[in-house]
Amino acid sequence: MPYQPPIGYVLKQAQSLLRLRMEQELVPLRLTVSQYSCLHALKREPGISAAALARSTFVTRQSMNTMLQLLLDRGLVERPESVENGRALPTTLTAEGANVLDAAQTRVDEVERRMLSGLQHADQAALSRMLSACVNALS
Amino acid sequence: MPYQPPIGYVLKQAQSLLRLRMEQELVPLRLTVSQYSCLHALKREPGISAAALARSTFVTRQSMNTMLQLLLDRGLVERPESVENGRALPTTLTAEGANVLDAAQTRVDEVERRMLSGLQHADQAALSRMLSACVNALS
DNA sequence: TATGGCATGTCAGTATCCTGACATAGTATT
DNA sequence: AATACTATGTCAGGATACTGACATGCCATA
Repeated sequence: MPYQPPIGYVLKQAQSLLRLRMEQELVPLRLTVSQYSCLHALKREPGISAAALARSTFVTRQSMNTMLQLLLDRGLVERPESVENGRALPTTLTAEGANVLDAAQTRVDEVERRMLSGLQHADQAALSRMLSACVNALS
Repeated sequence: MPYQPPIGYVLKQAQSLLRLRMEQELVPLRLTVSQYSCLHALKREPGISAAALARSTFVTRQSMNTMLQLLLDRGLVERPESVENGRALPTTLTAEGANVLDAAQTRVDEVERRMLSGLQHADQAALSRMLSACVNALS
């Protein structure tokens, strides 16, 4: 009877390995996984605030603002210095940011494809559904 | 047709939330999740080296040695200063370390039980199997 | 024997992310 | 209108993990 690792451990293992592979693929683009996640969220929701961006990417808003500063310096994102209504500063991708994201997306998709290569299509849907159920149960 | 988040994102979401809940449960024991993982691995493999411990818990051996120093200071683990054969220093749990781990294990098990509460028993096995398949595909 | 390769432990420096705190702007409540 | 509440952005400080480098001890191979 072999040792049966708890699901939490396998979950951690899978996520760590996925992150590592993504990190390796993104090195040539000088992008960390967190930065990629940030650009990805910005494409989905242009003009989102930094705080909302932080929630999307599972970091604090302080960390997000530090990250955004780096991306600003590289010219991948844009942000007004002030806004007439409200406090939130809407952030958007620049043209170059969109280009870098596209290149990153290609590589990330390939990693994900490889990760799922051992699963049938129906299994992939089931995996997604079960993970979502886990998230809901802990929310 | 709703937006379909990639599995990598759901995976990250689940793992982040699980870690957060574990962290919250372990606060009263003054234990981080990494420290819990370390004690857990030590119970499974008494006398394991710090480098092997690091691999088990997905950190570098440098980080593990820092962590072990904290656990040593709290008297939760033991480690000889030298050994006659080889270079690896075998680390073991102290009695108090085993006690703290037991208390932590109870809380962690409860979190995992909650996470899986929405899944049938067969689904839990399937989830574990599919996550392992992902790990294998990326290894 | 001796030489190279590999694993372990450790030191130093850096990067990243976190917690705590505060000011500001909008919203809800009384 | 006045007050409390929430959300956002920002500053400061600290905790944690990482990369790079080096010495030491085992093992395989020439």
